[in-house]
Amino acid sequence: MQSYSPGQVVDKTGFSLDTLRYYERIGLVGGVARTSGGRRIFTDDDIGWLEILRCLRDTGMPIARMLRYAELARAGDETIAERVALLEEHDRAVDDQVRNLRAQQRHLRDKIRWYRSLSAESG
Amino acid sequence: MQSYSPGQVVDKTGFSLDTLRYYERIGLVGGVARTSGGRRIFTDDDIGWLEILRCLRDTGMPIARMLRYAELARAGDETIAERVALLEEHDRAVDDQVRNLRAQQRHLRDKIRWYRSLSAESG
DNA sequence: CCTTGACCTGGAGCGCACTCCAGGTGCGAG
DNA sequence: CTCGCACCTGGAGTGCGCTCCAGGTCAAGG
Repeated sequence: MQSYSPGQVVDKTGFSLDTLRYYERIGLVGGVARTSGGRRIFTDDDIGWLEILRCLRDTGMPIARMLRYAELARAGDETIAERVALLEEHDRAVDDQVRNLRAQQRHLRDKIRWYRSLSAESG
Repeated sequence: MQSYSPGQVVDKTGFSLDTLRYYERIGLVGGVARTSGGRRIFTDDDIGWLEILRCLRDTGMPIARMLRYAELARAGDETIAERVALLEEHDRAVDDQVRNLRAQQRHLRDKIRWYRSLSAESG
């Protein structure tokens, strides 16, 4: 099994070192191994978990909610249904986000067209 | 021409009264009329401007950028091309946002499917 | 052995976009 | 005239998600 230094994890996940430490501090990432000297050693599992966090973060899930998900994940297999429910609810939230974005984008484009019609008149 | 009290504007735009005052303070909204007693009176034009702000805000434009747009709008007709350029750039940013959201949503859905396949195995 | 650069900790600080507060005023209804 | 609610101001406070800092440690290369 591969293992990764903090710097390698920064490169692989795109999280800053400070963010990785922050996530560990608040309990969003747990059980990261250490060398005898105290340095973090990340495994492929850790990377996988961080990639899930990135996905949730980039789709706008608040940290409090990610924390809830992390808690469920730590609790074991009996929480799988609840985890799925949480992710599905979030999936719907993402749909809403996209819909709202598209709706506002239509207004934005109307405005752009309106400006263009102005220039057409006066030009 | 219609005019609106602050409370009516809150209802029509969805901005809080504090946000309206904040926007005026920082110069995002300007030229709002007052009664002799100092109360704000909004016009249809003001409402229109606030609706643009809502559109830009809801599509993630930072306030600094909205401020730039407001500045251009105040400057008069010679800035129309620049305003269009700004809005078009933002339109592309919204496209990017939607694309990223959709890409991450695919990962999210993969994860949900993966959980489902787990339950199918053990159930 | 020494250097140097990546890494460690706890805690303070930051940027954004509001949001709340204290203390005071305007004005329509009764 | 008075009540009460909507509104006013300047300024402080909030919540989120990091980000930075001081001061120290570890470990690979020369």
